Amino acid sequence: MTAQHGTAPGTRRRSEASRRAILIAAFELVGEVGYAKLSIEGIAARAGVGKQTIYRWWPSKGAVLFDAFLMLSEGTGDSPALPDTGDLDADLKAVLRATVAELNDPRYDEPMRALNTEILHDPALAAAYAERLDGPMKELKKQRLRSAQRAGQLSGDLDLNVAIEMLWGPLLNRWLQRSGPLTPEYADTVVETALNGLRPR
Amino acid sequence: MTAQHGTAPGTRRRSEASRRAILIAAFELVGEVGYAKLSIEGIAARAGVGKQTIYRWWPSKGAVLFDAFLMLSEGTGDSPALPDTGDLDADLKAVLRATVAELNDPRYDEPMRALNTEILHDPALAAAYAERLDGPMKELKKQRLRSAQRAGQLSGDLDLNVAIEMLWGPLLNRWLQRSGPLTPEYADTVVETALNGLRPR
Amino acid sequence: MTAQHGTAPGTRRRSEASRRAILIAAFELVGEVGYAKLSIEGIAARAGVGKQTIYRWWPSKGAVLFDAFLMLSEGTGDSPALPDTGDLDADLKAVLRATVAELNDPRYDEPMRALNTEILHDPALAAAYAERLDGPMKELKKQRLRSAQRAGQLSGDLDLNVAIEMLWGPLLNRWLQRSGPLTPEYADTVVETALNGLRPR
Amino acid sequence: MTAQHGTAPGTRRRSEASRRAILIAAFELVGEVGYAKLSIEGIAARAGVGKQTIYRWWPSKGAVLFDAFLMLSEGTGDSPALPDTGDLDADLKAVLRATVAELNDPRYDEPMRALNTEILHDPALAAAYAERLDGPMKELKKQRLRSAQRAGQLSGDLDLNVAIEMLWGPLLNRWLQRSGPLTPEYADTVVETALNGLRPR
DNA sequence: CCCTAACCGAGACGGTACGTCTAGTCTTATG
DNA sequence: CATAAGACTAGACGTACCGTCTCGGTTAGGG
Repeated sequence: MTAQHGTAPGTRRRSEASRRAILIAAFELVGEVGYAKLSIEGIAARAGVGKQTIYRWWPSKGAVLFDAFLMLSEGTGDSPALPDTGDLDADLKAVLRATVAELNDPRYDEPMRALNTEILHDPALAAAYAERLDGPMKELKKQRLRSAQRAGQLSGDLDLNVAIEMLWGPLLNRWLQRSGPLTPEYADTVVETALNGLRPR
Repeated sequence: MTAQHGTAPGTRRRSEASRRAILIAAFELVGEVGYAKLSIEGIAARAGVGKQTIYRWWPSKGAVLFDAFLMLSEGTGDSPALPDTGDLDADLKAVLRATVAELNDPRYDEPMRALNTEILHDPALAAAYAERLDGPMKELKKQRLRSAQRAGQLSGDLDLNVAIEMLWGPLLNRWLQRSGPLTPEYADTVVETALNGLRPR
Repeated sequence: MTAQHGTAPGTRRRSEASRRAILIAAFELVGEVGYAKLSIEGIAARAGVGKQTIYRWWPSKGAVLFDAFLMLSEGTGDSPALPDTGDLDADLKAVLRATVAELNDPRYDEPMRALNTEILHDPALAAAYAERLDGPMKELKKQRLRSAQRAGQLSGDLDLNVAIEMLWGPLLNRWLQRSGPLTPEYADTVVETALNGLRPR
Repeated sequence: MTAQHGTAPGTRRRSEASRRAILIAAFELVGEVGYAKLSIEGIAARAGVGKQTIYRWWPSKGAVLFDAFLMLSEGTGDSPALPDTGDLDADLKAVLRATVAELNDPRYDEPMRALNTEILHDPALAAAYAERLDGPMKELKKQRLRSAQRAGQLSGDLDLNVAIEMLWGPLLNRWLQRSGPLTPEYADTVVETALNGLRPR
């Protein structure tokens, strides 16, 4: 996977400057011109790089985009943990509201749609995404849910992966398919509904 | 909307034979060569049609694909209603298992991914999808849930749109991002977790 | 041959404007940037034409160049006959001096070298050259020599092709290989030497 | 000139093995893949040499080719003199027939065409060719013609350069432009015509 | 029942981008 | 310090499609 997406550290004499210029150019361009008009030629030109340098190190446009996201996520001082005030309901609402805000942020909307487009058609990229980009964040979510589980706020036999998908799935789907307004209130509703279930209590 | 996606019935002297050939060619080709290699030229060639005939009636490749799906869904004897045995849990599991089966069907996988790719980047198409393709199915789902609500099996103040997203969102997300195995058992787990909620009961 | 080099008159719906623009651009460019830097892309750009329009109608860069020359030679009101004053020696000197002048003309030097480069490596193009470009001129030369033969100024059993090569071969060789100065005086010397032979008289 | 074409003897620490490998590779490759597909990269790869080693010592592809020919011609035990039986006619026919045979030899045809291509566009290379490759052979020809001149078989006031061009020019031209069959009989005809002249005797 | 306008297939057109190839330069490590 | 190796910027190659634009040839009403 690593080598497949061009981040191999063992490769000799690879230009780090070119690598960074390419990833930055790719991220900027996809935000400016959109996914449909993103081209390898455009990335190379913006980065001041020969096309071959891209083709040499990445197997596809999607792989470049993926590495661009990876670079950004590593650049970010990833919040070491999700908030844990003891109030599960409030904490989850805060986190899902943050997710909603990010999905609505035009700076991230187009690039993330582009990445999802590639993931949609490239299983290898999907696996890389699950492992390298989504994985760390998912681990943080699990931590918070485990903590709630220990506090007796969640079922003991709950599959945390399912719980996460129950909370974030509706949001992501609304975002991807634009099937409804993606508001903070919606985030709250999802949290409440997921925690309490559809049945009457 | 109608005119925008080439299904205008009032248009004069349009060749129905060409229209059908184009939609069939589009659907078949996307399954054979994949979304990335699907081209208007290819569709025209396969359909035995001039390129202009496509450009005249559809604004984009996605619109053709959309109409191809529409034709198929209309061809299908639309199930008039979802099963309603009175056992909400069992009925939902049956329906979600059917959804899982369809998503895993290789005949529908690639075309549906292609359509989702277009929806991802084209709000107009997303709206058309919500209204014409997803809408009717969503109405059936709502019917079944309303029936359960009347029977006191679901909260009275439940937003049915949210309920539907809580049930189908996790499935669609797993399918789109390939973030986990999409099995009948998973469908069951989602139904149970959604109905009962994440909290201990 | 005709069809092979894009001059086919029967081809339907070919753009004559594009054809002319390409040939003119090719001829001008080869004179400006030289043969080594002449590129299909450059010709297309200069002609305001898509690359495919060149690739559609010509099999090679050399074929374009050839047609460019053909267009020019047809544009020229080709002198209907070589001078025939009765004085063979003087007439030949005049014609060979004209050849020398043309070979020394910088406007024709580079394009003609380019064409010869292509001919050097492409037998089909060489045949086209012999037939379409060199052929008509050669026929005029033969006419003049036949007239001299009738007047008893040339051997009756002389092979006119050989005679022509004896007269023009030395000039062309000096020009191609730059093996010596190409002056009017040299033209005179060649005529005299060829007519009288190397042996003492 | 010397330095310009990479034969500098004074250069320090130059690898003779690499030099030879490059020249041999260049000669072999031009015969195998043709002039159009001959590349510096190809030569370097075949010779097992870095590209820089070629760029360091030769200014152009043509210069490499030239040196390759030079190496071969020096390898040949240079015929010390042309045949001189006293029969000028027979001797010249023998020599021109040998030239014809060489020009028709497929082992030399492609490489010589390649060299001529470069000469066509590079005056410096043309001068080097005239001096180093063609020069020695031309001197031998002049020797034979001088001998004939002394024997009264050639005009006393004949310019020997012109005589040589009169004899070899037609051959070279037919070869370069493929303007006619290049046979031993043609060589004979050229000799006879050149010696006797075009006029009736 | 013919006329004529819209639609049809075909495909050439000016373009953009593809992914590959080579030019010529520069860097690294090896002997 | 020249070398083999090969990454680098640059840009042409020849191909595939894009979306637009004629071309003639049907084809279906409205006169």
